[in-house]
Amino acid sequence: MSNGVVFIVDDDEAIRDALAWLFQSRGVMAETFVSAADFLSGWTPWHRGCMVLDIRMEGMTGLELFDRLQELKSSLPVIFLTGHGDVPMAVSALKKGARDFVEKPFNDNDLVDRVIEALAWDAAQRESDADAALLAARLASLSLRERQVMDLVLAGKLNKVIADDLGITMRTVEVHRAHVFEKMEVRTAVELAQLMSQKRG
Amino acid sequence: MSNGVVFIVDDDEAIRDALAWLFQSRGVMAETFVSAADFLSGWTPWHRGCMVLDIRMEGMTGLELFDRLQELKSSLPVIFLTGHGDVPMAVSALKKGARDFVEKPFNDNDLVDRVIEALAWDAAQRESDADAALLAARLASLSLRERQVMDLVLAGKLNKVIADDLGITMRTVEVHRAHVFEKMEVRTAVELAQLMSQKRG
DNA sequence: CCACTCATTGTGGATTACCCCAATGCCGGG
DNA sequence: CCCGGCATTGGGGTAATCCACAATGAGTGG
Repeated sequence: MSNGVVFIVDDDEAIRDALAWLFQSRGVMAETFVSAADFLSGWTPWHRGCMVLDIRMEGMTGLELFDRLQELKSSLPVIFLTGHGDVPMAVSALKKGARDFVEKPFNDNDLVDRVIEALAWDAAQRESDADAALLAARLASLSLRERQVMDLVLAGKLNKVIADDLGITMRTVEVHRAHVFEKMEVRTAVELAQLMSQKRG
Repeated sequence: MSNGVVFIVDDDEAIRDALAWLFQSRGVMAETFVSAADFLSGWTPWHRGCMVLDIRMEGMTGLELFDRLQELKSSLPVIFLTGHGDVPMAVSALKKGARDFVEKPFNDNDLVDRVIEALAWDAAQRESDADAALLAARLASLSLRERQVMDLVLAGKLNKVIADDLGITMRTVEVHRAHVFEKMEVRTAVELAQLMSQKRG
């Protein structure tokens, strides 16, 4: 299994312990937190896995913690736990991007299944994030001129036209173009176009 | 406003009429149906707008109608109406792709707002669908050979290599390549790559 | 002051891409 | 049987790309 961790935030110690035991018995690593603040204090963008979050808690509620994490650009999938059914709350949470919303008392197996799904989703997410980061790093390694040349190449312009647009010689454009291909690790303009298109659409 | 229509399906005549009046008073066209079957019998893939669907109905329920529409590849956004709060049902519906889930009694303005959002979403969807259809039509106009050549061009291969792969002359590859550009309405291989990448990622 | 990166330009040749003109063979429809 | 679409190939020429060798000037950091 992946190295994702389930982060459990609930102010009820009995539930925390029961959940942690439940997940670990199915081979899923779990960490528990007594409050939203407790979790936030240790959170970093590198946390991977998923969250199981109680709605009703002292201090910051689960929903508030969720909002806070969204502000912090966390992409951790969130599964809410709630004691009393509240449709508008569930709908609102899901529309804001929560992954799931489960009522207590919950079915143990069902909850674990949902967590495992969320972990798989997060793992896939991390992978495409890594791809995006790699591409961003390559883009960042381009000099200003190289970036300008690349943009014009992607606009389908000929070297001659690019040279004219930038007010430089065709020879210089060729040099920049070659550097772009090298730094972006592609061999042709077609590959470059595919690489760049992938990241925008 | 757009020409999207709200399709209301509810077996309670009083609610149907109230909803229809409500939407029309805000400038949104509405059509009403007494049952899921009533709606399905007239549905076509060209229907555009959104659905407001009662959950509890005689015969086929709103949820069943939703499932049926998904099977039929309908992309109409669906807003469910329900009389009794049921969190698992709401969560399940939203996770299956429903757009919204509203409890009765609902706030009139709030519901209209959600419908208008859904209509806007559908309009945007139709636009990108149209783009996809146009592209598909262009692809369909390619002959087998042209398609093969295009694939190899998108793989970044040189005409010489393509000719060798297909066992034909470079001259012939050039001809097919030119036809591909013409039919796909692009001027360069880069544009072609961008056009094709858009539709897969 | 020196090393290093970046942007710039030149010459010249090998390789490709792009196009016009022209032609052949196959196949399905009218 | 003729027409049109499709696949195929050739000749011949222009334009563009790719590259190796070679060099200059500005700006940064040690």
